[in-house]
Amino acid sequence: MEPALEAAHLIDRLERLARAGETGGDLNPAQWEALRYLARANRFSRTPAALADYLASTRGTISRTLASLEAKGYVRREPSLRDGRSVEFGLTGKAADALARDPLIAMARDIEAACGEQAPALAEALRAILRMAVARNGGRAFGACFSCRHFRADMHPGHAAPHHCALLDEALSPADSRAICVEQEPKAA
Amino acid sequence: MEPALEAAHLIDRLERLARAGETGGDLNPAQWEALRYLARANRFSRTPAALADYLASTRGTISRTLASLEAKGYVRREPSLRDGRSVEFGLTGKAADALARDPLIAMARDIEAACGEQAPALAEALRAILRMAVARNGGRAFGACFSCRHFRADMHPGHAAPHHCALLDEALSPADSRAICVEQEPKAA
DNA sequence: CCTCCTTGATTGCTACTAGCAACTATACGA
DNA sequence: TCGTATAGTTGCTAGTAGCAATCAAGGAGG
Repeated sequence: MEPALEAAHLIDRLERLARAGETGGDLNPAQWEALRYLARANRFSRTPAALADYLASTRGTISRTLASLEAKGYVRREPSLRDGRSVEFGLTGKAADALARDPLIAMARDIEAACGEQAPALAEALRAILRMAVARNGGRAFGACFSCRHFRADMHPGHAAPHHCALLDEALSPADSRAICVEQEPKAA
Repeated sequence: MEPALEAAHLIDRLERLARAGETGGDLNPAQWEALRYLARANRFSRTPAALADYLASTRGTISRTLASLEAKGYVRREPSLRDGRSVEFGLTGKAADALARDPLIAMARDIEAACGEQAPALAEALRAILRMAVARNGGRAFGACFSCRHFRADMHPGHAAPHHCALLDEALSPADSRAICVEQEPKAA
C-alpha cells in the first residue's frame, strides 16, 4: 500500500507541475484539456456532454469553456446532424498550431528521458489504473473505438470507411477507429 | 514519443479524476495538497514559502490557502524560532482525521489493484520523471532528507536525534530523516 | 552602528472559474 | 399526443489565482 500511495502522490505532483507550465499563455488548463480531447475524440464524441463526462466536470462549466475557446477562435461549432439538441465542436487551424506547442509535450519528453523504452509499459500500467478509477467513479472509459465491444472490423471491405459501429450503426474510417469514443465499452475479457 | 505522450495524457486524466473526488467536502483540492504536504514535510519545511515552491504556486495564494485551513481548524500557526519573519504550520487532530480519509487513498487502492507488486517500480519511474520535470522547471526536488547530500548519518549515536544536517547544522530524528525537505539536494551520482 | 539589499509573509484588487439551478428546445417512450 | 428525459445555455454566487504593493526581519559590507 505504501508504494501505491507514494505513486499517487507523485502523479498528483507531476500533474501540478504540468499545470503550472500551462498558465500564462492564451489558454488555461481546462481549455488545454478541452483542445486535447477534441483532437483525440471521434466524431460521435465531440459534444459538450461527452467532454463534461471525460473531464469529470459539469455541462455548465464545459459550456463556458467551449464558448471561450470559440470566442478566441480555437474551435468551431456546428449543429449535430444526428440530434437536433446537440452541437459538435471541431478544431480550427489555430488550435492545431497551439497543440503542436502543447506544454504536455515537454512532460512527454521528460517521460522519454526518464523511462526510455519502458514508456509503453508505463502507459499500460497507467491505463490499467485509469480503468479501475473510472469503474469506481461510475464514469465512462473513453477508450479507443477499435477496442470496443461494438466495433466490427472490415464490414465494408474496399470502402474508405471499412469498419462499423454496431451501437450507432455507422461506418468507421481507420482514423475513426483509432480515436477515443464516449460510447466505448471494453471488449469482454 | 507516442507512448510517452499517451502516458502524459493518462497522468493528466488520472489526476483530474482524483480531483473530482476531492470536491464536495470541507476541503478543496489545493487545501488537500497543503495538508498532505504538511504531513510529509520535516520541521524545516512547514512554511508558506516552502509549500508555495512545492506546489509550484505563489506565496500570496498559499498564504490564503493556509489562512483558510487555519480558520477551519486544520492547521496551527507558530512563529518560527529560527527566523523571525517566518511562520511554521502544524497539523491538528482534525487534519489527521481528514487525512485518514484522504481521497487519494482510493486512488492508491486502484494502483494496488491494477499494478500489484509492480507498484514500487511504478513509483520509481514516476520519481525519475518528476526529477526530470523539476529540473526543467528550475524547481526544487523536495526529496527525502536521508537522500540529501547534506545528510550525515549517526553523528550523535545513542541520542534520540542521531543524524545530522550539515546545511542547517541541526540534529535529526529518524522521523525527520524520512520526511521531505525543502532544502534537499540529491546526493551526487 | 548604519545602510542597502534580499527574503518571508500578508493583503487589496481584479479577473476568472466552478458549480448549482432555472430555463429552452428537442428526442423518445407509452 | 402527452409526459418525461436529455442536450445545452445562462444568471447567480462563492471561491481561487495571481499581481503588485506593503511591512517586517535577516544579512552583508562599510
